[in-house]
Amino acid sequence: MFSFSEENYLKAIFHLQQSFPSGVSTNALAEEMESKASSVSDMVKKLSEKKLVNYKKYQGVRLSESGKKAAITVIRKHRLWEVFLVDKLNFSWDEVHEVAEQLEHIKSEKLTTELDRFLDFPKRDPHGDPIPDANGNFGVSNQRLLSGLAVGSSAICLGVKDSSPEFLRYLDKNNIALGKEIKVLEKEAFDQSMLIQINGNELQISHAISSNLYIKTS
Amino acid sequence: MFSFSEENYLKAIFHLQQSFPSGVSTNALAEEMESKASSVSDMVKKLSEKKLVNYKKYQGVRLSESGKKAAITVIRKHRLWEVFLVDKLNFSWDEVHEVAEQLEHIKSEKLTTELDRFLDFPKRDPHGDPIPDANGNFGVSNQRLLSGLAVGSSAICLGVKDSSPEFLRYLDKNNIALGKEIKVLEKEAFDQSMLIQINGNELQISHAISSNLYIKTS
DNA sequence: AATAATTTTTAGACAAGACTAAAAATTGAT
DNA sequence: ATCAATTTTTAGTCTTGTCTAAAAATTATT
Repeated sequence: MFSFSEENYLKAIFHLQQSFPSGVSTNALAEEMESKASSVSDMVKKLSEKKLVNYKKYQGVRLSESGKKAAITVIRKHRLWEVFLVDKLNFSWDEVHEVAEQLEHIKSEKLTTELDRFLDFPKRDPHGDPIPDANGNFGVSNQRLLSGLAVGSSAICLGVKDSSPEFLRYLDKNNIALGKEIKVLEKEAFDQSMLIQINGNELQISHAISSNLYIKTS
Repeated sequence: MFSFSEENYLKAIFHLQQSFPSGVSTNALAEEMESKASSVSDMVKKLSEKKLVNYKKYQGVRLSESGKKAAITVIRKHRLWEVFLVDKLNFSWDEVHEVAEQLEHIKSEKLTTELDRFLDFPKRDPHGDPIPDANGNFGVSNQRLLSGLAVGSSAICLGVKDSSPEFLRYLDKNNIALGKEIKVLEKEAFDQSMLIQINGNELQISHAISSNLYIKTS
């Protein structure tokens, strides 16, 4: 079907399209892929020939319908494997990414289908990211960032935006986990930091933290 | 660590070494790998430079200690994944090979260790092949071929030698499964076929069948 | 032992994917 | 609108792993 490299490009374009819906630039893609603009240019040409992206020189790329479908399939597999690693194999949520990056490329529709069933059709991965179903539908997620929550309001922690191991370990250390209730007690106008209540304790968190946590108001 | 291709060569050499302990020929390897002698020659040179095999031109290859260790690691992963696919994901034993061929190359020691634990440290894969432990030990298996069993003797079916989908489906069709008891009722001197008792029924099997089934005398 | 047959290796090419350096196109600033 | 800065593409090279065709080495035959 597609090579590992092609799948990684499709995935990267899919993610960048959220921020740049009008088209993803070669440089942005190069940065995301940790490679060089020239390499990207080559690959984009190839993906374009395969009709996986729409591309005109100097104009940036966008996924075609088939490219989008392929990208979502990879993302689905990635997130299902993350659930498997955490739920069944005792991985912590900051360890799963590297392994899931490999597992996401295994080719077997039955494998994906059965894994989904085995995990009991999870809706979100360990970081709170939604898992698309077999048809590629993500299911609506009315999530907002904690940083946008008003003083006095409460919400449930849904997921993380940045899922770097450093951030995840910070959350672990402070006992912030998905599903927990958070109440905003104070907001500091100067630096946007906030005092929150969680686990019955008070905790001061910076804007960098609150703007990386997704919540839903219950 | 090693590339997919290198790992596949190491695995192939390991298997062929059972039959050719004095050294595996280039042609034999090419056939096993479904590639050409020239490709094999190139790769063997590379593996030799990496000290994974001992090799002198025109003399055949043998795995070095490190090569053997690497090969066994891949085989261990392959067989653990096969158990996972059959036991947890409803794969049948004739479907697992292709997917396990991919999964065996995933690099994560923790993944292998945890998978082993999750599966409760299985000793054999769905075809009855032994699964090496984390140290590379296979555990002694006193298995013999059914074809060598004397008339009147009984034994337990342990594994298959040839694990082609065709053979496995033949076994399924005739209700021959690992762990079942088989008694040899008659042997035909002319074509080596035998009449066996299994599941309370009698079944006539050819030498091709009986020489592909491992058994242990209980 | 010489020649024929076979096996193995080398030489040269190719495809995928990445890179550097340089050229071309686009964007921005005056 | 022109020149400078930036972005993007092209051209050429490299590595990995494969192949075909040809050369070299080994084994078998007479």
